[in-house]
Amino acid sequence: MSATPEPLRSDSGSPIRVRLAPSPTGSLHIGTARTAVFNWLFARHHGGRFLLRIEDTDRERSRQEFTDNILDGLRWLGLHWDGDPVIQSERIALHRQAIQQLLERGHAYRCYATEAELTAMREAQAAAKQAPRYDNRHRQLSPEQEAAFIAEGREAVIRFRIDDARTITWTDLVRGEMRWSGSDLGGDMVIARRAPSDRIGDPLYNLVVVVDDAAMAITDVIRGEDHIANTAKQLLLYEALGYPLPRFAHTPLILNKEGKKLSKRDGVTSISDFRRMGYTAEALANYMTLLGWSPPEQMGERFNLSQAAEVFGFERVNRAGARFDWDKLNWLNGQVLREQGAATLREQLLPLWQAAGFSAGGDPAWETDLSELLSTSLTLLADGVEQARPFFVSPELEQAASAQLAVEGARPALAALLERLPPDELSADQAQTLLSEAAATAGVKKGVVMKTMRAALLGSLQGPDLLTTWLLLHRRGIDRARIERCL
RNA sequence: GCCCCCAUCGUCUAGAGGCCUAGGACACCUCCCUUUCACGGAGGCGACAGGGGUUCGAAUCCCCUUGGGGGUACCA
Repeated sequence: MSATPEPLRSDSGSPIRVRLAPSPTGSLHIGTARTAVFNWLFARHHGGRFLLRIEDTDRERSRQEFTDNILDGLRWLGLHWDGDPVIQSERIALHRQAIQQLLERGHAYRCYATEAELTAMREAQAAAKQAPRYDNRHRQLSPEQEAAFIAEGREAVIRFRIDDARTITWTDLVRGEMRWSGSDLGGDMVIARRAPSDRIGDPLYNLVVVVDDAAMAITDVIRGEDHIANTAKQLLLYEALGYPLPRFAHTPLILNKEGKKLSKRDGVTSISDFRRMGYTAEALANYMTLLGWSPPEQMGERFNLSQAAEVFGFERVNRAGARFDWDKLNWLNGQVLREQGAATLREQLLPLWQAAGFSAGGDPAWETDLSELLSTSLTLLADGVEQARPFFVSPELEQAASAQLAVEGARPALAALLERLPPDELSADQAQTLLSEAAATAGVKKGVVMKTMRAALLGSLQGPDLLTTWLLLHRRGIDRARIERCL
């Protein structure tokens, strides 16, 4: 099973083009990553292209480090994109051109209402138990009125006309027939920030998305259901701008424990956090795919992205939001860690061991065997550090371990075993024999010797298989010292 | 407030009118394997929100109620 799916083929003939459009105002969020997964799977399934666009038009909040984090995260997850990412801020001239066109064709106009006026308007609406909306007050300003506002020193935003009588409909790939009334869109919408009226201010989200999606020839817009109202607005923009319409798919949201949209407030939500905690990309991608999409039953729930891509389709995407469940992610991660084999596990563990100051003196075979031994008890990669510790560093004796050493016959058994412990190679058979002989010599049951050995070697009564543990420690010649210090 | 969406075990889900005394996965419990833990194996507990229709027959279709979620920016 390949851990990292291959990149999309960019020379494919498929007309499908999808995109992920993250805004670099934070680290790659799991919700964004899940949207990326669905986009990637859809593109891959159809042999289409998966494009990336960095939506950095909010200059106040956008930061390069977040862009880097997002790109890194996507690469780590194996969600490779086609071509270079489109940087939205570099395309402002095109956005302004579109706004200019809208202005010229009468689809948009300048609104001089001040922040204070708008606030007063909304308060009045709230008091009258009405839905907050812009009342289109400057829709039909005469040249004289405009001149007066300008003379007053007022600046203007640019608004796009939304006809209250319109009904907007589309066929959503996930939800089917969708219908939205123009009157529920909140009045004429702002598409450019406030600026002197001889200029066009910073273009805003809904406008910019439409211009760029059209320019990138996106055929399928796949995004979270929190964008549904935006889709209605954007459809109107497509129409006014004369662009061909893409299809839309609104995926369910990832919910927190309380059933609300998962947000940064919910603790660990960014991909880099999961990575740091020791989750594998494969398990995380597997889990994100399962959140809202279900594989055909015979496929099972453990799969990689390439396998999912073969059968992916929106018919199997759920409409209801899905709660994030750590238990299931943990289970998947353990599965992945075990499946991939000891050699791979060792490669992943080695840097963590080095960071913890653990060294086996450069014995790859020993390290691999240790990885194999620990693999069944790992949930997170990071668990492999603490669990490996007693194999590198002499452990403190836990209370239960000390108690075990105090058991009648325990120390004599240990002493007897130590006496016969070979200085060089030790086989599993020999070790078994040693255990039995020590038990006989000390007049205790073999189980007592095993428990005592475990206490002496690991400082604990719990841990991985005793024989394998012992053999591993013996290979590094540190079993003798551990036994001696207990006598 | 208004608009939109959603509704099957604790959680993620299968189910597209009879195959459902509702299947799977995680979690939980029991047992087996194992002189520990874990892994693994075998069982178990556990759900169609409520009410009306439609139909010979409804988890599946329609309506209402209830509940939950999303949206309602000169953010994206």
